[in-house]
Amino acid sequence: MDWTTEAIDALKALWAEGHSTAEIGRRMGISKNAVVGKAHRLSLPARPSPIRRETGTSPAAASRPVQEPKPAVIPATRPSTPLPVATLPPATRPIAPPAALAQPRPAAPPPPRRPAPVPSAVVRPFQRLGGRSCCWPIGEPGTPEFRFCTAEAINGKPYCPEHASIAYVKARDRREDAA
DNA sequence: CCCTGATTCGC
DNA sequence: GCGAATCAGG
Repeated sequence: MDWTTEAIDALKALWAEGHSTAEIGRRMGISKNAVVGKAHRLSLPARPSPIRRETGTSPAAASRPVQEPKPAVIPATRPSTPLPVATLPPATRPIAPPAALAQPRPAAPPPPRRPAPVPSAVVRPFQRLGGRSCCWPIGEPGTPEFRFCTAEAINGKPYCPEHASIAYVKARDRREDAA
């Protein structure tokens, strides 16, 4: 693989859009290993990995015959349904809260309904049909002010047009690889 | 067995 | 630096 700046740019773009490594590989005509390898080298933001491969946990593991045995099971650190990174300021260029944010419907802290002893989570369940609201987080999670954009999401996208425009960085127009 | 992504390690 | 091999989880 010839990692030109173009290629790297494309990789970053696709990565930011939340494609799977295999998909990116397919799209770029390279293997997923190449993709993940390069992404790793570029220190691209890792997306939720299915595995928890800790390396060098135990000091006694100085010698690594093949790979680490299977020590203990650490308490899952990564929520299967990634919460919205509400800290991202839609100011400059929040690369994109991609599919990670798109998937879950992270329960909007309900309006000033009533101070019921509700665990402050999952109050408004899913309301997909007919009103897919924008997933763009507003405010600090955990605060009463936290909510999601109420605009209607683009069909097929988790964000309203406004937020989609800042959520998705237009990938460079790569026509050379147009199959 | 399919998928996923991460790390390792020979090159 | 590269990426196949391998690992590991769903």
